Amino acid sequence: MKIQKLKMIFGSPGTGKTKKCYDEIVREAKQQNLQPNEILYVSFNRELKIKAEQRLCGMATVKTLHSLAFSSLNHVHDLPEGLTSDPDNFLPTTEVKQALKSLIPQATKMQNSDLSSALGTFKLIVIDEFNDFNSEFISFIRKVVEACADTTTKVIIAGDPNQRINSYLESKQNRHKNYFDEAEVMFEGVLPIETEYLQQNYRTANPALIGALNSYMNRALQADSKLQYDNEIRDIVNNRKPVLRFFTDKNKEADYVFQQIQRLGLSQRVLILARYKRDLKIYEDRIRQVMHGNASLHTAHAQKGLEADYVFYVGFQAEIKNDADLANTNFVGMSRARKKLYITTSYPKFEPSEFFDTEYLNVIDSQTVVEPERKVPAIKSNKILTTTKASKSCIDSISFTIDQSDVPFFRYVKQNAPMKKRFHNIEKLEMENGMEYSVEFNHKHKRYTFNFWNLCSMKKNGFGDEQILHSLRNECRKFFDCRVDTSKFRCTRIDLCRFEKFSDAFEYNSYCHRLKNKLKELGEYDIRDGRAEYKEINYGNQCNKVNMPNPAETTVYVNHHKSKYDKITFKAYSPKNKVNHNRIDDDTTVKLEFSIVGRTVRRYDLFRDNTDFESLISLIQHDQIKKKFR
DNA sequence: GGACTAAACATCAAACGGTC
DNA sequence: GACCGTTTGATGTTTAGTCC
Repeated sequence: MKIQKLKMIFGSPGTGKTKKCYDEIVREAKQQNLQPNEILYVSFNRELKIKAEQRLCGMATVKTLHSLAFSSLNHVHDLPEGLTSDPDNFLPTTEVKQALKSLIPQATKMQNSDLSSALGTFKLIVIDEFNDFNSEFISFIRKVVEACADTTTKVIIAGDPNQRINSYLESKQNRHKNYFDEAEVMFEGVLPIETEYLQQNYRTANPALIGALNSYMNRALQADSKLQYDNEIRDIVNNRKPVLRFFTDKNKEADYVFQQIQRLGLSQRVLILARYKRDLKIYEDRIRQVMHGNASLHTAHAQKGLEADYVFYVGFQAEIKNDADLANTNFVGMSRARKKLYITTSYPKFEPSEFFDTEYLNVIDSQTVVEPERKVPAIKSNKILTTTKASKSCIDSISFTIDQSDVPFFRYVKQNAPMKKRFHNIEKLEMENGMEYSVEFNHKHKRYTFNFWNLCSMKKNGFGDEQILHSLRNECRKFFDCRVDTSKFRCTRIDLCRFEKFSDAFEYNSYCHRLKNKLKELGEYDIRDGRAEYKEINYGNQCNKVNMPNPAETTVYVNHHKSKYDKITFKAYSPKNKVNHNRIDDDTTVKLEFSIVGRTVRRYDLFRDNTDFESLISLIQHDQIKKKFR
């Protein structure tokens, strides 16, 4: 009678999956008197292969899956072009890497009988870290299991579905697949399956830590109860509870981590882990100076099986909904601790109880609000002024900018596909009153810009200019969880507007001429582009030629002598539904726009009545618009 | 696979200089 | 003054490579 079966070993971090694999090898070797060439241990990569070889002391043949595919294809003389030796034994060049890509798919296509004969001598095949293999590799593993169906070979597969952090290597449709949940279906009918769950955590004896990890598995990962640790959770000591601490910025977070490390004593073995390399940069130089090699930095992906007495998992992120790997990556990072775990973050705050049972956790919130939010009255409606004449000049649109160095964390700004701007990723957001505004991140200059428009409606609702500025700054602040001082948002552009009624084109033209002459009189400015004048007089000229949406548009560019980019722009245009290609109709309301970009300005008597103009100018001066706009 | 970056490449319109 | 072609600097798009 043939003894053949597939054994699946499931277990969370620290439950000894790999040790169990080694034990099985020792047991089977003794029982069946197996030789090293009859036992195959498949590791995920070369690094783990070396570790396994050291641990197994020559008891088994150790290979990566690529190496196994190579030897199988070599057995039937069907190797991919350009590949002549075992990929475990050399560092591949670019050409060989290309050949390696086709290695696994080609091996998957092998005839069962060929693969069976290639695997011929093996009586026991152990595949560890099953969670790290993607669907392409798993197809090959299935093929290997099938090839063993008619032999006496026993197959052992070990892994943990919650440690699957490489799903970005998968195609989109497979990204959310959990191969462990499907494992029994996948191998059904191929071999009889025996499943074993390992639930005792041998890595840590800290009950609070086990409790915290169990609650994370339960709440964030919705893991099978059979994967949770069954260690007895009692006698919880308060100062051994994992610490979850929120910070306003990365520097403060790093300060805290080093302070704790020094408190623990420099002889302790410490790991600092994060999801991204960018979150570890801040630690790189300091760790060399302080720790003399007793602490190391790794990303959760790169740590592979590491553990330490004290683990600092920094840059914890909570937005797991649209990120298949994030929740698992957090778990892998947090489960490396033997004695105590510190979780820190300066990313957006989250509700701890969504992830942990707070009974097992010490939560400290250092994300104090920098400045209390100023109360501004709610905006009642969002009616946009069109034909109604505003009584005063008012702010129409505003831009605020803030440097990345002035914000506590990098908040990703989504790319807006229709706008097709790669360097200026723009995200459209909505205020509580339904008014839209946009946020863009300029990668070149590393700064965020907030743009608000159609603000005439706020004026109509009785808002003063100062109120408008404050409420918009508060809106910007909300984008960073209210952790930025409002004064850090520099106002870089203000468009003022007012609505004027002109009875005919003559009056309109004459107004534009007066505007132009006034600017000439001032002398401080220089109208460099003479043709701009033609635009306003001769609608049919360049305006049509360059396909301007509205031929009635008048633009006068005025450049300051000293700096090219300190410019004042005047625009006058009629509302879209009133466009006439040759002249302005009687009773057309024209919107006048006055932009001030990057500088403080003097008051000029440019509008017919300027009742509110002075206060606006003083406001702008108050904002101290910086000259450096580029 | 997708987020991210830098560099190459493409496009736009102001500025300029010339002609009629 | 009106017009028009070329130059030029700024800005937008594509692409290839890195990283997890």
